[in-house]
Amino acid sequence: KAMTNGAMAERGRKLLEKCALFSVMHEQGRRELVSHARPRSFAAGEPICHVGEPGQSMMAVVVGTVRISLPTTKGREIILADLLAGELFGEIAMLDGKPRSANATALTKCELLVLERRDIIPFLERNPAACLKLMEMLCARIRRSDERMSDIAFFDLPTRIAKTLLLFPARGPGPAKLSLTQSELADMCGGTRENVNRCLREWQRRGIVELRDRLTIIHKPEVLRELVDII
Amino acid sequence: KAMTNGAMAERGRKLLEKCALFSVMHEQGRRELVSHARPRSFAAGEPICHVGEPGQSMMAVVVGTVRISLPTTKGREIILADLLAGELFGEIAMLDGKPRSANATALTKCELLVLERRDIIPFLERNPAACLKLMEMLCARIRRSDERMSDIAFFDLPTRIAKTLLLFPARGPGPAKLSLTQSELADMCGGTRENVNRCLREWQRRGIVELRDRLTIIHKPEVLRELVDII
DNA sequence: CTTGCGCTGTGACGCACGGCACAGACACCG
DNA sequence: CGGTGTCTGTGCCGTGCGTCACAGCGCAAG
Repeated sequence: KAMTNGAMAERGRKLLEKCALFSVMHEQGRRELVSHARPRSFAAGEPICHVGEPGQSMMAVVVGTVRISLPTTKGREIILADLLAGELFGEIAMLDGKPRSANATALTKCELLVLERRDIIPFLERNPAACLKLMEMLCARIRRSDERMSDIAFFDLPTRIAKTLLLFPARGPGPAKLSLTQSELADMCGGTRENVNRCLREWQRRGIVELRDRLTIIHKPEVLRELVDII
Repeated sequence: KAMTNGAMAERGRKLLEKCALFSVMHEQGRRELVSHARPRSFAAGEPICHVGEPGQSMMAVVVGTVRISLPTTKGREIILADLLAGELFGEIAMLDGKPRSANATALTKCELLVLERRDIIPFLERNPAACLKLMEMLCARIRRSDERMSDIAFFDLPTRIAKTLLLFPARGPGPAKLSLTQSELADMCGGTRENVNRCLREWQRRGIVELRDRLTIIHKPEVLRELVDII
């Protein structure tokens, strides 16, 4: 069940302090911003917003995981990112007032803080430092987008899979274990589930990865890195 | 040969007035900015900057055409845009201080105005309106990039060619005539020269386009639009 | 005029990848 | 227990498209 508004606001304030955009602001500015923020919660699997819809707000993840994706032809979709607590999304539509540029779905039960354009724009007008920080974030987005574009367009599937796997850092000691479904992996690298499977099995035969209990265990990340680099 | 500095500055000022970013600024601000701008000229075919290089400046095209491109594996490159007088490029590296994100080449003889990060950042700090405008431009860039990404990744070659052809508005009355080389077209839509040729010839057989004197003449843009839309 | 070069036009070949079809493993549920 | 759903593992086929190879053509330079 949702936290109380008071608890959300408290937790939200702590969170905003840590997230890149607002770390450049002073305590007073943050407080002012949080005072405008509205908490919302979503159940696991619930859609948060759809590409093409109007929607002039941006959201900060307070609790849970939010999946950002882009629908494509024939029902498929590319997974752009899975966001954890402390990350922002929806800045694009908030900033230019145009329709949503991607889908967002609550992967788990989520608590979000919603910030409306009408509250943030005047705020930015008085906080050039926050403006510049935001621009840096947008630049980073553009660079990532462009890289993704050339990846999908010009690299073959195994290379893309390797790149995708390497995005996940090893949590704790030992080899990295990802609990992604092979369909999800396919949607992240722009391939089909079948071919992702074939590729992973081939790598398993070579001892690079291990598939067990629906986990993908990466035994030799260095071989994958090599695969990516020799391009 | 290059204009005198005085003539460039004058022309540059007129130009900056018209370009989106600075149209929100007052005369005084523009004048201040132009006073920092440094003119540079390039010969046809001369490279302006390369992806990966450091380079903390952005440029405004005063005279000529600048091609923005991205190198890919095996010597090929994607053409991202051809910029005419009044357009800006290099904002990304200027704003975040990171390496160049694309190549720029002078397609014709060019006169540019160069604006350095160290001059613009303090300026932006004092001009939130310009900041917000710049953010809008960045948002537009992100939206375009994302669209391109999904285009190349999920549409087949004919569709991409059609989209590319439709980017060129008919200049004057009568059908649009483009004087692009087929290799250039291929580099714009992410295909090979041979397949672009085969596709265009097929369309010529159907009366949609006409290939004559190294020109591509679009007789039935509506059929192309249909091709793009039925996806 | 001849030579060479850049662009266009085509045929042949191979392959990576998508799509379909189906089988087995495991979980959850009435 | 059997039924239903999700995930995995594989074989097969079709095909879009990249690659190579080569021919014709117009233009500019020598």
